[in-house]
Amino acid sequence: IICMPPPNVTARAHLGHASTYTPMDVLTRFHRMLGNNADWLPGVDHAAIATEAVLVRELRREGVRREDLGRERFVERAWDWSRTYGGAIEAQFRRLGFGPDWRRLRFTMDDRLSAAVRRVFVQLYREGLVYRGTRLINWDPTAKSTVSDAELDHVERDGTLWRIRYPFEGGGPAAGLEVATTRPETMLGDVAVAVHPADPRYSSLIGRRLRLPPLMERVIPIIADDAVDPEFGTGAVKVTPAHDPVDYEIGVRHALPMPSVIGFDARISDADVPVGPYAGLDRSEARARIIEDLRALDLLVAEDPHRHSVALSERSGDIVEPLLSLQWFVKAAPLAAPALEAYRSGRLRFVPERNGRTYEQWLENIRDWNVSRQIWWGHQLPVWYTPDGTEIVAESETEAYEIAQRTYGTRELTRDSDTLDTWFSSGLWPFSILGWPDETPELACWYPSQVLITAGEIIFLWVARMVMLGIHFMKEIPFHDVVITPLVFDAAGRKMSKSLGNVIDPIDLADRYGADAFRISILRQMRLDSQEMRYHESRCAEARNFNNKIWNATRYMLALPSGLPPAMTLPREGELTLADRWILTRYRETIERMGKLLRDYDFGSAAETMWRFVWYEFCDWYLEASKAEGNHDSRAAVLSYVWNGTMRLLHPIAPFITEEVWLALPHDGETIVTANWPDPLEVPAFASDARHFEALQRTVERVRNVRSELGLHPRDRVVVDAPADVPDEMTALLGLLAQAAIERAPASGRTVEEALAAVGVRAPRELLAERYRKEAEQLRSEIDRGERKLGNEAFVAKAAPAVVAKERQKLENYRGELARVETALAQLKETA
RNA sequence: GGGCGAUUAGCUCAGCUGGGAGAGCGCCUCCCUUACAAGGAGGAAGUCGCAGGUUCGAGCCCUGCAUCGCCCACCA
Repeated sequence: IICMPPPNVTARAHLGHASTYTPMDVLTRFHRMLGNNADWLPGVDHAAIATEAVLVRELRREGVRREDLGRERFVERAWDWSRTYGGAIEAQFRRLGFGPDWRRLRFTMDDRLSAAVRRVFVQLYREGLVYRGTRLINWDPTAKSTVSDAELDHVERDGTLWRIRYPFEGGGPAAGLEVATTRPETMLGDVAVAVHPADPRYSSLIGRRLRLPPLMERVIPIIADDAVDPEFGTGAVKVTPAHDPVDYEIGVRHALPMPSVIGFDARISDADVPVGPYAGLDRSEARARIIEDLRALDLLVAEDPHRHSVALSERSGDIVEPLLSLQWFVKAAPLAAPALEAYRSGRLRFVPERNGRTYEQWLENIRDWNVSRQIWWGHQLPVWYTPDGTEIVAESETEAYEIAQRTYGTRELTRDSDTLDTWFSSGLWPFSILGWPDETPELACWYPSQVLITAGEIIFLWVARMVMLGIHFMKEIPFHDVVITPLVFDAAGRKMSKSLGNVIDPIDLADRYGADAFRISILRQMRLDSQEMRYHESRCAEARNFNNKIWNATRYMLALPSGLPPAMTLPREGELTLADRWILTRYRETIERMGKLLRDYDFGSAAETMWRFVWYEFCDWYLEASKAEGNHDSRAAVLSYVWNGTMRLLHPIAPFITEEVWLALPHDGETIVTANWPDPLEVPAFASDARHFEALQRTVERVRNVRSELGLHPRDRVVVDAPADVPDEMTALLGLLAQAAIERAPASGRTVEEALAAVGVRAPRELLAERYRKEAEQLRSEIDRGERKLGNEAFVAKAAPAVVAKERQKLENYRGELARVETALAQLKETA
């Protein structure tokens, strides 16, 4: 069971989807063919912020604001939009051959999934794991909503570090404490200046008071706190608890007041403290004005360029404003502990392993999760307030009214207008899609799933939260293996982005090269341990050629005069040719290897394995060998047997062409989708015959090499002297594959390999002499290397005996070969 | 600032627990041979980032450095 990470309803298929979803499809198809009850459960995410942004943009074009429309109509419109465009990604996934269980498609906003969301929220609230409180949150002024820590991008920017003098209370402007800041506009909300307790420069000043510029209306203390780095700036830091995370912590530690001076509109606000003429100014205008005024007051000491990191909202790209706000939070630590334990105990496993450490680190330092969002599209908080502001958390309005009536004696309730963070509902995905909280059969059978495949960037946003909530509500981790796929970059190694114009559209590639070609291309470029992948479109064309090769090979087989017999019966062992035995052996090895690779999630190697087997072994060697004399009787059966199975091995990777070919071959069943995965134990293997065939391949290559040096036309035969102890079966293959005319020579070897090595090619004396000289030279250098190595007493004494023996064997072989080459060379001279 | 990863042929990448440097693409030569020119055959091409160390032996292990990348982080 694999739960599909729900793509955003706003999304269009991109390479990132392809690199994570193709492996899921491969695994599901593989396990289905193995006879497992494999299912891939699809779904779509309502993508609150993204969808809302799309709608707001649409409305703006119509000259309407969200507020003009009203919540109800806006949400209706979001539903319409989701229904109209939400299917697009499904159609695209189908186009790419993804075969999840489409009948089970779920949407995070479905009634049942929404009910699950309410149940979880209410239960967590009643357990004290959801609470409402005023905390420092990340405010996105563009989206006009909070965003979670995990949804921030920290970007290095060039800014300015201003040094400002805060005068001592009662003193003149010249005497004071200098602080350094990159955000002077927040100083209106300063409540203290902090120094490090052990900083000798300032220890005598602790407890003294400063007049707060530029208004000079408030007086603030100098305090000591460990969070201050004496090395940075002046070693004195202004403390603005309402607008900075560190300052907030300091404020909490010292019980300082926390006045807000920047509002939700990112403008200076006088709600809590006087802000003088700056009230209503935008944050950047306010900054400029305050700098100007400080300069006029002679309190601006220095202005230095400073590179620092700025927090941007992932969604809007706007600079996030830390603000104090009354919001809803999930208490994370109690949920994180069992999620950590699951990883440390090995029940939850990451592939590649290093991603586990990322997960671990985040959970160790987890902070409470702000889950309330000030947008309309999403799951509205199941929270109501009585007229005096008492909160009532209930699964339904009816229940809320009951509680209100019973407990507070009122029927007057207002519902909280906030919605939940999108990741709250996706955090329930592995069980909410199975019908939870109802005790459905699906839930009983399919939870937990086995593997989650996703991108590394959402380990925190999604993976960790699914584990936390899964353990909490289901008492069990939601999946055992987490496979993190590489990030896809363009061929030059750049991130794909619309602004760079380097985005590759998988649908476009599928249209031009075929969906199978696209799938193969992306799988082949995946590396198990790699965190990135550079996508080359040329791989698509190569894969298209690969498919074409399959197609043509199939045509050859279907056109055999004998026709193809049923796939499941092989000739008796005695009737198998050398080539048959070799390809069967290789086929069996390939089945074994594919099983292992797919179980290990090594999709790149799996694709590569099939590529090599199909093209470089089956087509290049076996098909060609099958045309040789003496190979005709058994070939149709072996071709039918091996090719049928090869299509099944390839099916998870390339579902379309394998179905088409498989149906054209003798087959058993209606569709390859439900055909059996080949069983390696049923395939006969012939290790020593396979080695002999491989020795023959080397001989063929050697003859071809000479042919090429002779500049022979492909149709011209080259004469070859084959020792009498080279079997007829082999000389027939040699004749065909190397386009050679065979002459028999006296027997010369003890083994087939040696006999093959003694196969001589007739060619002009100079050319042969040159070849022999080169070969001899090569052999002598190898012999020299071996002799030196074995002459090294330390090596013989200390190296593993097997290594030494192997070295001796090699040396002996080289000496034998050299002797043969030298003899041949001498004979050449004699006949001259 | 911390953590992680990468650096091998022009390009993209393999090289399993240390024991004779590999593949594909590209390039060069020949070939429209009766499955396939979206193809076949052959070939050239690498001081394995740099410097030390461990070892009989290092692309692989250790240390340092350089370059590139990813993630995390509260240097105002």
